[in-house]
Amino acid sequence: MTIISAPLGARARVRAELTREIKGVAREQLAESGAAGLSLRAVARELNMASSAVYRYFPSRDDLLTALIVDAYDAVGAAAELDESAVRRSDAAGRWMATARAVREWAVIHPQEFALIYGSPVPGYQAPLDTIDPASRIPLLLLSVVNDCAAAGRLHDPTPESPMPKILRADLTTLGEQAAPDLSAHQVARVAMGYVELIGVISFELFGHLHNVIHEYAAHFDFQMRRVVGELGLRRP
Amino acid sequence: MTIISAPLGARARVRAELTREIKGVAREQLAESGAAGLSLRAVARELNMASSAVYRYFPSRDDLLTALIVDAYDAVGAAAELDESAVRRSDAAGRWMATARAVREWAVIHPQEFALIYGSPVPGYQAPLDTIDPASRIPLLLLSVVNDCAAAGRLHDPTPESPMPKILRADLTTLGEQAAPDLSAHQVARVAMGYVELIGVISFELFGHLHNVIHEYAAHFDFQMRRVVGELGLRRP
DNA sequence: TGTACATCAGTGAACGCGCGTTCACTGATGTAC
DNA sequence: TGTACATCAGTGAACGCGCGTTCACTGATGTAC
Repeated sequence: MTIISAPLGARARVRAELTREIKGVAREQLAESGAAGLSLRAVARELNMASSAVYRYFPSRDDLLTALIVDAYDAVGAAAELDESAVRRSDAAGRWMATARAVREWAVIHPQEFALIYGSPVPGYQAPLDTIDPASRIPLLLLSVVNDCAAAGRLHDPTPESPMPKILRADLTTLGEQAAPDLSAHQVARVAMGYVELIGVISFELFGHLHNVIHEYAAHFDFQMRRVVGELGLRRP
Repeated sequence: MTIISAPLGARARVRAELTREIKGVAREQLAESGAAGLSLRAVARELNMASSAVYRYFPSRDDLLTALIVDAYDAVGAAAELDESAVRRSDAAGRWMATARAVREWAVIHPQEFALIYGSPVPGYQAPLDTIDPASRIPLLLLSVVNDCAAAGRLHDPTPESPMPKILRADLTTLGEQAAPDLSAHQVARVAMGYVELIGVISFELFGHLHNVIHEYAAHFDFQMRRVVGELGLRRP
């Protein structure tokens, strides 16, 4: 995210700092009232500046929102990458679990930011192309974990698969081409499902669908993710 | 939803009709601008009535929102129950698939209503108890499909399971007690995961996370759900 | 069957609020010679 | 090193808008005798 290239002048440094501060305050407001309630005026008020001054930093409310979305994707991606990198490379199951747990922990601490990126889209807001790369960090990480396992010849194929329609095979092959060249289309599909399960269980927890049903969220999450690991064939089932 | 008990007088009939109309217009607004953009004044304008008149029907904006949420849960629940009931009782896999497809089809037609119930919660809005029963229709239906299969002795246990913590077993046992007495805690957990996958895949599709990755949404959904059916043990894998 | 009264639906004005965005402006900071 | 000029950050007022909710009111519809 923060790219320090040329040594910045005093003006540029102050500008970068205030940009950060604006995003910080905006994140706090997000945590209180959600994406729809994010207001440039409220942010300006909090920073004791004229509301028009914010326009020197973000040309519109939507641009501020985009910056928050990109930051959120990058934050959860970086957190996951960090925890995953600490696990022994050959321990594929451990790497998947570390990634999954890191995502959940980040989400529990930053529920509104999680909702911003994985919840219902803000109506009328169109995500620009800048969000694609940051949004890909988690899925790419998951793919690489499973791909490493397959490349080492340690990936078990747990259950026979139902036949896959050609059109779908094409999409999944394209998806795996760069990031996971050692996986079959079926295996890529399984990773996609694992990703859906990861985000899905967290969404259910945060959005209240497990309320009064599951009481030990972390235990439930771990249990379900362990099953995903088994179904992926990352360890002998 | 619509409970016709005593024969209604003319006044009561008109009242019920206008209540329906208000909700209908509100649903249209929802489809355009999302839950956060739902406005009592805009609804009143559309119906050519004073904004204050709406208060004769819904005491506040939040109450209108609650009514929409309850209606949405009931609509998707009824659609799923209808399609599921058309499948031969002994065909557990078919019943699950019919339920899943009905939910997806409803969601594709009513994306904003889907987002209302399964997306990020409206900030500051607290769901009242009236939403619990309608929200349970889909999960109860899924449980009953798998339970029928188990009761008939046709449920396969596909893969050995990882051990389940006691606290989690307690939650899942309680969950299954009423609706699925023939299922083990592990099997209930698998149904829960299947439910998460069902809603998760639809959310990914509707919220844009599969954009430019999967092109044939229906084929992808069917493929993934067929795999869920296999993992549930509803048919020989 | 007719009348008196209570109930209810709907009106229109008002309160008090917040929002995004624009614009002409004032000063302060940087830059080129 | 000093000066003239350009760049930029920040101001404050304004535009035009929409919102939820309340309140005293007018009529019309139902109800009890």
